[in-house]
Amino acid sequence: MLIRVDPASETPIFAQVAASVRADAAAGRLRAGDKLPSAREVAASLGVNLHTVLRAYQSLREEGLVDMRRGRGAVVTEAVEPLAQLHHDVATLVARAKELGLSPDTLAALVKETYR
Amino acid sequence: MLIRVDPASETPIFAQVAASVRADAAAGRLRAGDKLPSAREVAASLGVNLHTVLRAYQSLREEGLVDMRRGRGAVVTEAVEPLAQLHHDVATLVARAKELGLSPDTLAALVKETYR
DNA sequence: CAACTGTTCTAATAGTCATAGAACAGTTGT
DNA sequence: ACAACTGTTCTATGACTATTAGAACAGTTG
Repeated sequence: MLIRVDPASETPIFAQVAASVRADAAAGRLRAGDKLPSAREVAASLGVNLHTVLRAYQSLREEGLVDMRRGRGAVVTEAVEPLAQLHHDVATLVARAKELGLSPDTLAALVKETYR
Repeated sequence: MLIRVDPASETPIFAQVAASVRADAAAGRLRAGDKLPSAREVAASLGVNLHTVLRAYQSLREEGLVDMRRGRGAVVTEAVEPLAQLHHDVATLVARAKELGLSPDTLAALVKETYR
């Protein structure tokens, strides 16, 4: 389980951590029942604060993507399946957007706005 | 030309203004050559600060979506065409995400992460 | 019981968002 | 030439967010 973060990015670190997990789930690299590494582990390996990682984990919990309990850790739920179902569509869209020279932020913002 | 903003949203106002223009361009309601309303007009009608609208316009310029010059205003460029081309794909993806119960933010974050 | 897990609390610093007001400098139409 | 428009730049301020730090608490596991 590898969580990546780009310190140079404008996106907050906690959002990047959550996004990294989400993307792994969508790609099938994380499945229901899998355990996330402990927040302290992730914090140490990324060189960021424990609270920053916990905030990421908590936003994943609010989305229902993980179950969390003290002592146990964070476990992926079945709510990741919808993500996996969308993976192909998302990948296709991103590929086309890349060809057209759109930035990640532009495309993400467009998707978000279209949701209304 | 109608720009919408949700004051209750977590998304910064300037980002919402930019997103609104982007969505109009993607939907074909804005085409190359069209003029955006002046920043002062938009600020007044939304009840927000001039600087907030200008920040939105400047982010659109950084994306190449508009040309801006003092005295003239902001004019939509041909760079909106890629947006229009993606419109159908984006709408399809969003429709499926809705069926699966995904939130706008989750989907947008997933798209952004998949871009890497 | 020891070692792990997330949870909660206070605190400080740095940065962003939005506001406000003023002045500046091009462009347009009269 | 002039007035009225446009975006540009500057300083300043208050509210909020992100990140860090350290400590203590409370379940879970072997």
